[in-house]
Amino acid sequence: MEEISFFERVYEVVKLIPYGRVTSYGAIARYLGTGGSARMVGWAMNASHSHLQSIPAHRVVNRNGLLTGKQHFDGPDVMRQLLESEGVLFEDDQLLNFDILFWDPMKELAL
DNA sequence: AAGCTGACTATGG
DNA sequence: GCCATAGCCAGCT
Repeated sequence: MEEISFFERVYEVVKLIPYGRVTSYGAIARYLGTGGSARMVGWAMNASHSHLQSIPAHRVVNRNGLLTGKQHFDGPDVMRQLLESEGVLFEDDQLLNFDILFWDPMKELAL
């Protein structure tokens, strides 16, 4: 009985991302078992507006640590600002220390 | 109901 | 190392 949609599963994972850490769309997709459908994760973020709670979508970046989804926030720099406020450093839109900050749900949650 | 869309990723040239 | 192509699949029109 799946009363929750795919989107809501994405939200659950995104909400579990620790402060100051990031993950990728593909990582979430794999954790949810949808394999290569990383697009759906991003698509879920796009629909996160319909979710009642606030989703820390700024902690989800693409596999390069690039802020590809920034245009979907209130402003083109909101996503970077949010992450910087969490102590994350950038070089333009490229996230620094991405390999260190990366939080893999499959690795962190699947115990 | 059938087709388009997309905040991705991997691969090949 | 950059550009083009293809696979992916759930939601929206």
